[in-house]
Amino acid sequence: MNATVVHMSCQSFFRKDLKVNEKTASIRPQGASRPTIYDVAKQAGVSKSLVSLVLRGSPNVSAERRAAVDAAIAELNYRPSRAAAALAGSRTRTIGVIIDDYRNLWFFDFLQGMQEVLAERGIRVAVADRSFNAHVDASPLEGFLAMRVDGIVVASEPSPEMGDGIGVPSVLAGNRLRQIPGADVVTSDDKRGGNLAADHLLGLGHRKIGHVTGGGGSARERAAGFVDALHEAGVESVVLGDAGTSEQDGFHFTKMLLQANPETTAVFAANDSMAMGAAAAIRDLGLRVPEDISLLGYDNSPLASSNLLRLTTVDALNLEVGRQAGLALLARFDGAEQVEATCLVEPWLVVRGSTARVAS
Amino acid sequence: MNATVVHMSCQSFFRKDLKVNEKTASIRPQGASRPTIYDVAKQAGVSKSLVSLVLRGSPNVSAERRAAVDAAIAELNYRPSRAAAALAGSRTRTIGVIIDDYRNLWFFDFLQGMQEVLAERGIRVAVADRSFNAHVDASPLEGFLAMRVDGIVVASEPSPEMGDGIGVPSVLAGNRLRQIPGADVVTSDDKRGGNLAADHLLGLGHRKIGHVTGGGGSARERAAGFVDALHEAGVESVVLGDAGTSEQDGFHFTKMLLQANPETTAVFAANDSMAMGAAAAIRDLGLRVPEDISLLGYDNSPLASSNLLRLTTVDALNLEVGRQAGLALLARFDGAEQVEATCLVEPWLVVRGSTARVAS
DNA sequence: GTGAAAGCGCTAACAC
DNA sequence: GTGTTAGCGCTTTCAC
Repeated sequence: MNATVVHMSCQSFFRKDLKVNEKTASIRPQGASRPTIYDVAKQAGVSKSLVSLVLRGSPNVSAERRAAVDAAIAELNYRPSRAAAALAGSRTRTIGVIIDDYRNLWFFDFLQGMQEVLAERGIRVAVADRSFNAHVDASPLEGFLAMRVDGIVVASEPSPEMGDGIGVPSVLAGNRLRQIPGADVVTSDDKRGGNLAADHLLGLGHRKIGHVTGGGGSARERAAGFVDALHEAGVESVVLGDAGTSEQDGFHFTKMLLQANPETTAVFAANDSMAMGAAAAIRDLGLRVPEDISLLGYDNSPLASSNLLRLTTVDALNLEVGRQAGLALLARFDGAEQVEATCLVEPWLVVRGSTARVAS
Repeated sequence: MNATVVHMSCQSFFRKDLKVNEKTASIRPQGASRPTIYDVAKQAGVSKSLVSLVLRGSPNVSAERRAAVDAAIAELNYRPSRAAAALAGSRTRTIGVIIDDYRNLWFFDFLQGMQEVLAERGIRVAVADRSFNAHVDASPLEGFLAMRVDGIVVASEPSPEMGDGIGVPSVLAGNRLRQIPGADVVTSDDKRGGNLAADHLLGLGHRKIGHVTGGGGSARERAAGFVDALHEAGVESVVLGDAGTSEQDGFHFTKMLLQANPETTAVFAANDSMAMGAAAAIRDLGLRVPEDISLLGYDNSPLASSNLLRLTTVDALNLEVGRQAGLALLARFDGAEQVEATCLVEPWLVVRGSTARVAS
């Protein structure tokens, strides 16, 4: 056990001019190359195709032969080669999901939902964010297409290269500014979510209401739903924000909003991060949540359930959105007509401690 | 444009018993199959191997022929098949990274650093978390091995199946409770980070200090470094916590700690999430940060830089950890001796507004 | 049910 | 520099 501890600039340790040990200079060190389906067949005393059938879970295999094959697989520590399967077969049984940023945690529930649906079909999911493997792939879409994925889910704003459609079954997830020709759309009903937020605040008696938001497709819908519902109730609202939807943006615009409109009693933020920034702005102005200002977020992220915020928020039900995206893809695989369907998932209001009846 | 809008239970819309349009019932709709390297060669008027050389960026190709090939590639919209390349070649030029949870954002900088280093070698990175594709892969490790990755980075607690080592070059990232035979270790120096935290608080005059922590390898090191440094200065500390390191845990244990030790003037949390919980506990007890209690986190996550917390925190420099992990892997690829080297990256203290000189 | 044979689209080792 | 030739390890007809 040649353990060597190097402090900091291990740079020197891992340098390229290290002396090279020719004996171990192999990417696959363990000598003998991996067992193939042939080895398994020989070991089990059956033919190669029988092994293939067992691997794919075919019902047309007798129990004893299947057992023999399974035993051989275990004994040889055999692992089927994905590359060979992909090359020989017509499908990769893999679908690619393109997200905009790993740091946007909404995709987590979404993925969960997708896998739930894809699981029964034995379909694998691969994820790439906008900048991922940028040095080698040109774009995540390119990467997935080179991988020959069976389908693609775009869970980010479509890029220009998608303007003519993608060559494989695809669904666009989320409210976006642009569409993708030929792709189904699955999204949470952000407009409805905006309604829910407005109704909640109206029900608590608020009449001086502000909204901080950003430039994305969802933010736009949420704002529209919010403003419309307030308007319908005869309440005007102040809406502030530009492109960003970060905590910093929430902080900045809430501060502006409250300074310009001191009579405000409630603030709705386009997402929980912005709400966190809003909470900071409210505190910095010497006000309290919810006694002075009711605060409402969107996403039901871990932030919202934190003890520090206990944020009332709209849950977009991304788990369900993911499920529907998976189902849409499966429908395409099964040959559903290529209509560009839109599926809207109904959001849900989660009431916590950050909203309260307006002080009269 | 057959746009159809379906509200909620789109279930019915994407059902399996949909009428199937045989004509479009193909996973690869656009008729003609993808162009191959042969088509490109014919179009460019060169041989297949020349095309392969161009793709791999070989220098032994004349400029004009290269241009012809590039033109043909563009014209045919050719995309090399990854599967074929993997099957024919000796390497996949891909390394797999196993993380424990997408929600632990520390891996983001880490990945960034890895890609930076791997970029020049044209190596791709694939990520899987613990539960990813669980329905089809048995484990992320199995999945990566089936993919024939050239190397593996384990950025999570090693699983039992890794007990005998992994068959490919591998590095273990982060402070872990177990090791992996044959794998290099690259990690931030968490013990040193604990020292930094202690020194900072001591320098501000704190003598009644608490620490809330969890059960992982890093947490343990951080706690050890923290307690040791305090002890050396003749200061005893109260350490609380069990397995978890969530915001809830931070909240719970800070509350316990402060109730049992009301004279406490500073709290160090094992990570920023716990610090957020700690902030909530402190507030709920009617105390203020930093006037009554100085609060210190770890990770320098987006949480720490939020306006709500403005948290003094230790930055583990995960970007650098990622770089070193990449370098370690590259060294193995280049045949460096198979010693189990350990690389420690020095952390950094980021001072913000949550710590202050102790009130005398 | 089972086995034989023909590729899938590349890479790499040669010969030219 | 360039073309030819073997496979890589599977899936998938197709006979048996």
